Amino acid sequence: MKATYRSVKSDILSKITKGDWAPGSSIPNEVELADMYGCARATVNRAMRELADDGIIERRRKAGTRVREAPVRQARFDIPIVRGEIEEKGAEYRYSLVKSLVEDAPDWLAARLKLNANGKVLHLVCMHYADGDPYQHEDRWINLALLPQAEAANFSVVGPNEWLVSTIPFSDAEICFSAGLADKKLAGYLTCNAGDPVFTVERSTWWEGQAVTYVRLTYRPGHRLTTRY
Amino acid sequence: MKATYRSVKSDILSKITKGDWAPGSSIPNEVELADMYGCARATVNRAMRELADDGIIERRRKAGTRVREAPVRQARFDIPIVRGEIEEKGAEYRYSLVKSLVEDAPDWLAARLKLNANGKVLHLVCMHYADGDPYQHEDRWINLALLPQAEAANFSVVGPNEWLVSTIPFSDAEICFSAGLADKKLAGYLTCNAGDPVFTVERSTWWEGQAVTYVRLTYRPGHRLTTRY
DNA sequence: CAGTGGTCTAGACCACTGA
DNA sequence: CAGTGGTCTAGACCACTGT
Repeated sequence: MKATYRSVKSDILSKITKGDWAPGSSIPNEVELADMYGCARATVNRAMRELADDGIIERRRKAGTRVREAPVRQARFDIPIVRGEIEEKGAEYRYSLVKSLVEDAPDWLAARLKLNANGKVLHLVCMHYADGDPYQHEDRWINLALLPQAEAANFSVVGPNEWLVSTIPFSDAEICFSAGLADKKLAGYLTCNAGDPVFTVERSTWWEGQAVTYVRLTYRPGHRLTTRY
Repeated sequence: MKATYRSVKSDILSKITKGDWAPGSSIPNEVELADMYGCARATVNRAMRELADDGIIERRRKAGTRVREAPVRQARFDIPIVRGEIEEKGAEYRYSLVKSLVEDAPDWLAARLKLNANGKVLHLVCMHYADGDPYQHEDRWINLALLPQAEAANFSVVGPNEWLVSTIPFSDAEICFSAGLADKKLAGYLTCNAGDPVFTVERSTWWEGQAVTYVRLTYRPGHRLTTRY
């Protein structure tokens, strides 16, 4: 019966949930714990590091480790690619391009993306359907200064998200959730009523400091984003 | 010039973002990388493990490590305690208890929380204010079968969230975001108009398999939940 | 079966920071 | 200054899982 970092982690966690180690109180140091569990210090270290990442405990050199008073619990959401999100539900995915137009970046967009000058952007409007029903409306702007090849891409076949992922694999992003109202136009796309509450996701992405794209995704009424932690 | 796990991690990441290692392609194994960077295998392992946690790469025994095709990007949200959320903005926090009543658990609640029988629950309604303005409306049910002492607690002084955290430090939770409409009653509490779109957070929590509480938090119109990743 | 990642060890040195 | 966590090492064995 040797202690693994998992067993150490779960034992410490249960000591905390059971109240043996109360919030705010301090926990034995790594050497002592390694001794208690009969394992190497590195094993305890990994267990404790993960607990700290999870926001359960707080560690400081010299001061030691304490159980957090106000647990900073974090939830992790998978940021889904629409196609996968729909197909995972066992529904058939369909995509359609509604509009594609080169524009000057409006001021609000330049501000959002921290664009230097009001350059050209490609404005795309798309719809995503699940089993034929409207699922998500996509309103997207792509920075043509960074991605001039976007103008030549055929977005009626490949969705802009998938195109972007394969063009710029990884980037920094800011994501923002809010509640909005469907206006008449949106209600038309989503086949709902104007005035219906809609869940909106906005995402801005940058690559090496340069704006890539800003997108506003609006889900059909009733959409929920769920996770466990 | 020795390689730390951070330097290894960021070097690998940049090789991926720069396109040296394309999505879907496979990465040298740990021993080779350790050799390349002139460090121990454990160092490479930690770098790679974190990249895998971040959803950048995918690792399988024997098959090796590959760059993910469809990056499962994840966003982490801090699940805030209202008080902290408000005070962090430099605003003054005020709390008030609107209603406190022992009820039989309605069916929908029993279903949500997987309650065995329709037991007694404590139904609380509270308001949270920032600088005197309505910030969040809280509609909460606490399982009295698990927490009979809740009935005796004085929730006009301590908010139920803070009380719960100090009573049951850690628990499993399901959290759910959605968009809703303010009804007349809610509009009154939040001093907005009926029909305004409101951002809603629902959270159910369990402790060792038993239902603890279900809460529906409704933010004043315009609220946004933002994060970076 | 053999290659790859998963984990553990015992020891070491370092970096930070509270007393 | 001294205690605690942060990280690295060199080596070992194990657990999975493609081939």
